[in-house]
Amino acid sequence: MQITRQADYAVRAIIYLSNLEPGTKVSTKTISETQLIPLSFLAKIIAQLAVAGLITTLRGAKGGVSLKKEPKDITVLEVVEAIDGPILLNKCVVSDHDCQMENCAMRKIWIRSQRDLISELKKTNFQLLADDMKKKEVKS
Amino acid sequence: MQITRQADYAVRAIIYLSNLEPGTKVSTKTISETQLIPLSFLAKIIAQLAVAGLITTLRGAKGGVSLKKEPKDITVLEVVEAIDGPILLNKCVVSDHDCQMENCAMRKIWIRSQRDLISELKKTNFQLLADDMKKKEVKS
DNA sequence: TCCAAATCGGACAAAACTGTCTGTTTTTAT
DNA sequence: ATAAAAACAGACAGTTTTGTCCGATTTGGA
Repeated sequence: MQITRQADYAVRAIIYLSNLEPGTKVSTKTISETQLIPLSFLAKIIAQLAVAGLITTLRGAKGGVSLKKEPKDITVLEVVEAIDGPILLNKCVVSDHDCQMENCAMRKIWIRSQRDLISELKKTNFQLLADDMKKKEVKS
Repeated sequence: MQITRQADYAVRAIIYLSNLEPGTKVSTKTISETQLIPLSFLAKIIAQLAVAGLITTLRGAKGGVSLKKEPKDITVLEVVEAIDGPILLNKCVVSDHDCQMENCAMRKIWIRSQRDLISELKKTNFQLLADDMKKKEVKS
């Protein structure tokens, strides 16, 4: 019952990029060092995020990664699902999964909880997160 | 991001017991056959539920398992946590875990979502589930 | 041209999850 | 007493997750 480590790393990487000036390009190494994420592991996650179309990568010296969309147009749900696949609290929630238990009351609970969780992650975009973090900096 | 298979099996086993006459004793084999759960795997789960104090087991012929508490006094949260340990959406939510990211806005989202999920599972007891399933039976 | 900085790509390994298998002990019924 | 039914206990194995490691490829700059 936990987001995978990969998804957590992915979210943190996108948060880092969202806090930079729009369009800024940084190396995976920089992200890995500032966010304390294993470099080799992060490299694979970055590759997946690129395939998902959330970031752009550039090879070679002076290469690096940058956001492909504006922070306000990227939701946490997108990032998590790009890495982990669809969020599923339980196997039986999958629509085409024929639950063996006839008329199981628990399935409704899983569905409701999952819907609420997904809704929360969907309405959280990275502009909101960045703004929240800036606000706090001013405070302190 | 999924309840473990073990926790799902545990919940289904308790649901099965909750739908029987109070105090009824059944064999693990019966549960495994009716709920389509691998017997050897279920046996281990049953042992854990017994250690957690949710069920009582009796060895030997005519032995089996029965609920130790009334269905209304067992919550889904209890059963899930007895098997999986505390529900955690992300590592960083653990109170004593020092999140490396200063002032991370995402942590609040995880905490809120986790609180909502736990709340939902805590307010769902097995009497509620059993009642719901009986209601539907009458309908059909 | 050649080096260094990057992203790619795949092989490898430890740990957790999901089971399977085999036997041991306990208890009841014949 | 013996057999059958059941919980108990532990070793084993396949898969996924979480990384590590190493090399190949691309690109810019001296």
